[in-house]
Amino acid sequence: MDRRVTKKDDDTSGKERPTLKTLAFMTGLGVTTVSRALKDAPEIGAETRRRVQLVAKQIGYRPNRAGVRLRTGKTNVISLVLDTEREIMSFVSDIIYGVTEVIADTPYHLIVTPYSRSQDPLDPVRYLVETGSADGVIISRTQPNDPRARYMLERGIPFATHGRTDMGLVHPYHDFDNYAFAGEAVRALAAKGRNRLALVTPPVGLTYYGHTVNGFADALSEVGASEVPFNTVSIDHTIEQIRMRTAQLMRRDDRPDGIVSSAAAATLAIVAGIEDAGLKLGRDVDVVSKQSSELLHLFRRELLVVNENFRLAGSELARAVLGWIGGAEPGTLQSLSKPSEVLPYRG
Amino acid sequence: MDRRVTKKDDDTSGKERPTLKTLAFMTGLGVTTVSRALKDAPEIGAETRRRVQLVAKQIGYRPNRAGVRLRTGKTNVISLVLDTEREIMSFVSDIIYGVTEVIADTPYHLIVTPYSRSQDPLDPVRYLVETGSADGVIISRTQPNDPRARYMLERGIPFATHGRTDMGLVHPYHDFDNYAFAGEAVRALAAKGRNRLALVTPPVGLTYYGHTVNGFADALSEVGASEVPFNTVSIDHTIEQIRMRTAQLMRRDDRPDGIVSSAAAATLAIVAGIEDAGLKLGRDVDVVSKQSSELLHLFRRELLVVNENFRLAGSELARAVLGWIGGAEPGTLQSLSKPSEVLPYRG
DNA sequence: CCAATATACTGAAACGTTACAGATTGCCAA
DNA sequence: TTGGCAATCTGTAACGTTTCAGTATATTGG
Repeated sequence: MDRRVTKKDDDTSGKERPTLKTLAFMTGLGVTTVSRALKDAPEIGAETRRRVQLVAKQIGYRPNRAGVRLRTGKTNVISLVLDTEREIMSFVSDIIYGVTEVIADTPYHLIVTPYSRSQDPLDPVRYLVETGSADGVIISRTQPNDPRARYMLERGIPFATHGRTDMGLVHPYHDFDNYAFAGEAVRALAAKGRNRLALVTPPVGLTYYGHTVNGFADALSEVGASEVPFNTVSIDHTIEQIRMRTAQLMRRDDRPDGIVSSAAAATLAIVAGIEDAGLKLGRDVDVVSKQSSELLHLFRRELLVVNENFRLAGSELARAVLGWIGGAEPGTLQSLSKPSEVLPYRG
Repeated sequence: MDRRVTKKDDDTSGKERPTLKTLAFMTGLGVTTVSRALKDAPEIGAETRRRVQLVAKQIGYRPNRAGVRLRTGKTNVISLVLDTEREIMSFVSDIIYGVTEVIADTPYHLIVTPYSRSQDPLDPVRYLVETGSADGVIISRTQPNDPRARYMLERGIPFATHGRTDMGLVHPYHDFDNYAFAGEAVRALAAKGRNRLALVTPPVGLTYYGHTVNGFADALSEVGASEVPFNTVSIDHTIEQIRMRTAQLMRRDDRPDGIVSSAAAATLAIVAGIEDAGLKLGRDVDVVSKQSSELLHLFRRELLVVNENFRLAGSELARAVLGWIGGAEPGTLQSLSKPSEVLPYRG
């Protein structure tokens, strides 16, 4: 299956996609000159440069990605690596849109590289690096000691992590300040007179688990409240598990009067559990929850919410990777997003 | 920036990624032979074939995508084209996972091609086709007379649509039977004694708008219920708009006693609007809603739900596109997914 | 006026792959 | 023995791009 039409050499025809050769023929120059003129090389005369660029624009020339990639190794691809089973839904959607927003006016494409619970999270990253499938990688579910980040640093491939690491290594990241979130949540609950608080944590093992737990603990002692341990669930658990265990917890004598939840879906289950136990949100217990879309207040007005913007995260991560690819210092490509205030329902 | 190391010709070295040349050197054969041996060409001796494949596996040879693409035009890419502003969140997430599930053990990569409200939806498709960026395309938000489908049919590029068209043209699709959904919803409401029903429709202009409206209308006359027109909103409207207009509707004397909603997020707003008007779900009015994740029953137990599986849609769409690429008849690559029963809350 | 040098451009080679058109060998029928 | 042919294998060219190592022409300095 050879795609060639008939032509042997120069294409004066009209239908085929224009290449450098087409441009060379049209301008009467060599392909080398055309190639350089298009990238503003200094050794090309100013007028020639303009002329070539004009013609290129007129006929809608676009460099052939395969040609560039084969010759230079540059893929013009950013890969987003996702856990297909545990990633938060709105996270996937929003982060993709955030990334595409940033790369929209660049030659970059976004490819989604999935992996599942059963695989080593390093697998997809190794694949990308070994096959040279991407110029930059974005990973999530970052761990304090993250083998993927370490691996990519060793191999020298630009990447950015959603969430920080804690390995003494410098790399671009974007993170939400979960320490601050947990602290604000605790203070908001304390302000409502709640002083026996439970925390539904992020997945154990991820960096922001630690941040959240620490923010929670520090604020507890700051406001003089006590913790009701609730370590049997995290937001990675199923709705049913969270619901059931919350109900169990709320039936105990020493039940909490305030709960902090790290994810919106978990919050739905928590509230269901609370109500299963015959208690009423806002009266017997208050709940502060992170959310990434403004839906929780439709669910129960009594909820207190803090917003996390995943689309922003996507944009920041894309900017970071592109920055690194462009030669910026990894250390300058780190950002931390502050939580909003704790918001009650308003009209 | 030339990536070459030092070598001029044969690479007996170890570090570089193996190519056909590496394999040729190791096996003592020519690159042509190696190339054909790897794709089980009949004119290669059986033993040679096995030998080459063994060595290839041992050293972890993987064809260079840029080489293949440049030579053959085959990209091994499927592109998913998404509206970055109006697509349902869980749709994006689930459909991506559904697609990646199917292409996981193929050489295909998934790229996400976004477009926004301000652009012509044809733009991204045109880009993909003109630049030959993908072997297959998946589009959503399908219209009865869809210029994108027409364009791709003309250009002969394999694609599949989420939702059907109605142009008398044959192409692969996957669709949810929204006619049946609306009908089931109406019948379920009628069974609860509701007979003044309103419909919150899909976006006007999309094919499944028509299906839904027809299913609704046909079932209405079947059960002898009447319609309360509610054409001022669709599920594309904002939460606030839907909520406000639902509240307005529910304050009228001729308010409906049953509502059918085509999307979960809209349902949250509808319920909020109902309650804004001082009415109670399950007593004054019943609501049947489609949902794609099992969350609505946590929201209000009184809701009646019908499940739509977007992950399945993603898988089916991927299978359809791959099938077409593989030479199957487009007409055989169409599937319609039946709605679940209308489900009340249970325990 | 000549040589040196800067300016503007160019052909060939290479990236890894596949298709085409041979090339080599062994075997069989005539 | 020879011609033919099947079975295997191979070199070359081409896909579109960029880089290297030039070449040709004009400009400058002495």
